[in-house]
Amino acid sequence: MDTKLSETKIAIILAAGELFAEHGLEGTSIRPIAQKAGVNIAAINYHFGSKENLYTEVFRYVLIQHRLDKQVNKLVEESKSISKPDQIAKFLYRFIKGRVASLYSPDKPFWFTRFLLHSLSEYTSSLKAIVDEYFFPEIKVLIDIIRRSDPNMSRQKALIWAISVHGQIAFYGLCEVPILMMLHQEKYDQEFLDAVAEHVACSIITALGLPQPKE
Amino acid sequence: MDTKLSETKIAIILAAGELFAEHGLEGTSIRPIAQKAGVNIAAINYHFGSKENLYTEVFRYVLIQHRLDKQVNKLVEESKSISKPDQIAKFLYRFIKGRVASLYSPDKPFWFTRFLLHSLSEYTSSLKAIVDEYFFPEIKVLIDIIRRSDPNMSRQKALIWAISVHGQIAFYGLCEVPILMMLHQEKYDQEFLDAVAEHVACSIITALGLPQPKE
DNA sequence: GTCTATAAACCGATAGAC
DNA sequence: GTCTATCGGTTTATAGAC
Repeated sequence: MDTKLSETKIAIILAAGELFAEHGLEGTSIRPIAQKAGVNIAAINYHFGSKENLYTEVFRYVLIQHRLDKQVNKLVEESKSISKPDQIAKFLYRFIKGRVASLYSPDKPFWFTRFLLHSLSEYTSSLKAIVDEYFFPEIKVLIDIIRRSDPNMSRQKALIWAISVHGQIAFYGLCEVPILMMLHQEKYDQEFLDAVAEHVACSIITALGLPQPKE
Repeated sequence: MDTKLSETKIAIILAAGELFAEHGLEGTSIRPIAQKAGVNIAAINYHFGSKENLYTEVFRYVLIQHRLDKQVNKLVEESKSISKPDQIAKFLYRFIKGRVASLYSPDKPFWFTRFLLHSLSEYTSSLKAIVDEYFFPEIKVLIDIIRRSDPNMSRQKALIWAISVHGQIAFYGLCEVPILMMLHQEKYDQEFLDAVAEHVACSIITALGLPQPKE
């Protein structure tokens, strides 16, 4: 992706992202994208070459926007120097709180999370890049910190722990409509999201046999 | 759905299910369905009226096939008479083991689970029926049993527990490809699935403060 | 860089023969 | 109940004017 995007490209990416998030790659036509972005369909093929390329560019855009307001690298850096159980527990607590806040915070385009999560479950030519650039690093951080709580734990066991954490969090995005139907709500409110993050963090810390952080 | 399906209808449902599971409702055309089923596209509209109707019929077919080899109602019946912590723990253990086995057992069409899980995350006219007939009952069993472990627990808190269990299990279907890429495997083997079920069951039992079942 | 016009293929659905 | 043929509309992509 270009380091600097033109206004037209951004308009197309924003329009496409919203529609891809709702209908997937195969379910979205470039005609509605062009209309939403206020450009001609020829402009999309001029700027991106094909629908699949546009999909990949939307992914990279979302990833960059996500990374900016988060502190993944900071957390990874932090995690290198910790080893004591209470430090690990505190790290996990903050990591999970941050993940939920980042994915479900209302102050970013509502389609970001849906696009990101669904890009992991749709067969596209971008899937390998999406796994390498998003899923894998996301899981890796957790595997590393969890294995530090028990150095004898196998890699596969730690992977299952990590998937459990991400699975719980991602499920609220992947099955948002059914869950909201059960909650009788229009959207997740902050109180609910806090309860979810607290639950996921505390239950894994307990299950790992770590001490609950005081905060 | 008719109580008795003709051979042609079943052939169409099986072909459609496989393609819907992979490409979703919007991403699947009726032409490949007809080809795979060995019938003409006119036959699909004759038997099902429309693509959306066919999608709903596929859902009901999968649900019935799933229900036959499971014992959900039996488990619900059982759960009514239990209240002691060790009984609840044992019930949860068996429920989760059964859920993982049912969703990921290799002796049923491989697309069943993918179809079922993705039908929960795609916006279709069948979504309300899918939530009512599949998602809601599935969650309800867990809410009831979990609240029995702590009668003071709020409904919302119990819902979060239930979603965590289903989220962990469903994630292996929803993000099957990325997870298999991390495992460097072609498909989940039985040993891995056993480890997953054991993990989900034991970690929730621990987190709920229940005694681990002996078996 | 953006447009109009259009190519070439595909879509869901149906009419009508058998 | 299954077929062929086809309707009317849509799809992605491109050629060429400006």
